[in-house]
Amino acid sequence: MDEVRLNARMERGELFAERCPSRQVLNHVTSRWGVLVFVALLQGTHRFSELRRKIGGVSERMLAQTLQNLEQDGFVQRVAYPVVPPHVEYSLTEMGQEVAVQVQQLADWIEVNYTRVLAAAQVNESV
Amino acid sequence: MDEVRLNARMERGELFAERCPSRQVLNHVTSRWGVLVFVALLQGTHRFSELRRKIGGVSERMLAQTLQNLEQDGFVQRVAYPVVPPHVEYSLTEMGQEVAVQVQQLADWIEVNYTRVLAAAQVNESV
DNA sequence: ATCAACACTTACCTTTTTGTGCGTACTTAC
DNA sequence: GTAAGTACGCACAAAAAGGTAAGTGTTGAT
Repeated sequence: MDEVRLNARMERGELFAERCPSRQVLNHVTSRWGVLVFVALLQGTHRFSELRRKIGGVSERMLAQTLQNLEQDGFVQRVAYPVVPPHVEYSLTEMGQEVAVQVQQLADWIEVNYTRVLAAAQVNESV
Repeated sequence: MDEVRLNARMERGELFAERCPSRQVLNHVTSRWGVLVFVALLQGTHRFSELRRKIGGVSERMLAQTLQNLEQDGFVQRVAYPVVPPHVEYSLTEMGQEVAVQVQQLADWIEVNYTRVLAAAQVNESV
């Protein structure tokens, strides 16, 4: 009994496969605000409003949603102190840090090299 | 005169800033299909329809659009042979490979660890 | 007494993204 | 002769993402 169990051992995802659940994870991580949340939290614990101020252009609604997704996936830990006014702290879990390191490296490359990209885009303008 | 000029030398982007153009680059790279195109092309040159078959679930329209974005940004090189039926080859530029390496590492982490994420998500189900 | 701050949530609306289906121009295979 | 493959572009429609504004409940500051 129970055919679908215990076989999670060495299974590697296949992002090219349409139905592979790893796609969902990728989408959450590389979502518009997800990337920036990872980079921000890699620098340490933040409160909600700190994140909101740090990440330019994010709305409360989107930040809340993004954080909930990442919490669900086990990348972000949320700690709420029952005080008034509310005080909530967000930080990366162990797993979150592992991903964040990868995300950070991508972000780094872009921050350092984006002028090269802009230059290329300008050349290709006519295209 | 000319305060905004010639200072593109050592300028690093700031992804947290709403108006920084690096945001656009990030969005193209981390777009839904962009990530998968990078990973696919890192394995070598592909024709359009090869990419389409490889990347499960992508429509012709979206693949074309994604490739155009990445070509514009100078990440992808497009070579069309004037034969009939059409024959077009896509590959990564030098710059494209640099990014692709970063993207690949993120994709790798996800493929290897996505079951951990799924497990965490299941635990948080009640949340 | 009024207001801002906190961490959200909800409803409503706009924008963006994505999919679907059709057309193209020619060739090869059936 | 009919269909499929090639690499798209275009028009239309649906779906998803995102933004805006308002409300919550309490407290400390003005």
